[in-house]
Amino acid sequence: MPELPEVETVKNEISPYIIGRRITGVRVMWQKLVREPTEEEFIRRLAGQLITNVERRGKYLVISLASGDYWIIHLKMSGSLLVAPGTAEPPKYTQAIIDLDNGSRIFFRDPRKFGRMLLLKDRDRLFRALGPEPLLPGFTPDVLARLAADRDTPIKAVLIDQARIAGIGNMYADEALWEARIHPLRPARSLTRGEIIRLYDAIRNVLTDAIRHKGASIVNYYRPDGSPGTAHDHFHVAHRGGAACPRCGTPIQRIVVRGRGTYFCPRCQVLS
DNA sequence: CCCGGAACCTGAAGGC
DNA sequence: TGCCTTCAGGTTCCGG
Repeated sequence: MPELPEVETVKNEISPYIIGRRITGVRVMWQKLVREPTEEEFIRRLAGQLITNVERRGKYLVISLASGDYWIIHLKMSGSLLVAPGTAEPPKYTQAIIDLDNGSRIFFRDPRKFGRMLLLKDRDRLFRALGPEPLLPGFTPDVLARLAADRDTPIKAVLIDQARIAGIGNMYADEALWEARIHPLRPARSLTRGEIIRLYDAIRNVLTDAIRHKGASIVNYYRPDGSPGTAHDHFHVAHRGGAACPRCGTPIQRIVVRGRGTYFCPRCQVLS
């Protein structure tokens, strides 16, 4: 499930293959893939364009084109971008094919068909709707404290709300809360200053470690060369229901928070 | 503004 | 073996 570390890895690893390349062909196999403009206009404005830069904002991949347009890609939960020689067959579940001027191709593969693409003149509109980047200096313990203040909602719901912090999803919220020893259902406003600081450090540690391990391949996440990441091998609680807590040996519990599977250690992360 | 739940998708896993 | 049900989750939309 692509979250910040997975999208960051895709950005880092796809950049050398596509920056400086010209797009020579665009094919879309799923009519809901393009959210705006129309699919017809998307193809017309993308074809022939020179790719000048690749960025990440939250879970969005942002590809700059020489025309000034921004090609925005969200992988949602099952999307991946694969770069292959032009002779390669499209993998199963390919929803779009982008041909490049050196004969290589980008396959957008997405079994669940949740992923979306957009073409925007202005990326600030998208960027403004997202909270701060948790790995940039603008994210501080005070910022996190303000996000948690005066809210009765579970702290986990605050962490995965993209309008408050950009890039954290279900897996890394669970990992950060475990590291900080905070129960996912704790009302946000009830966190002490010490807990806020622990959680702040945990968020940055968890995301940085996962980037170092090239993302987590729990289901359907692949790097641009088709290889999996290894961050999931280092998970402490996420998707490990019933396994022993690495800190105390207590079986990891699974509950549902906001409709999302939530894993935590009932001994290390107490609710009271 | 705040909050929470349904919808979108379909492969995988579990039940009988 | 095979049919059926349930689950997974990021974002958007909608109702309270």
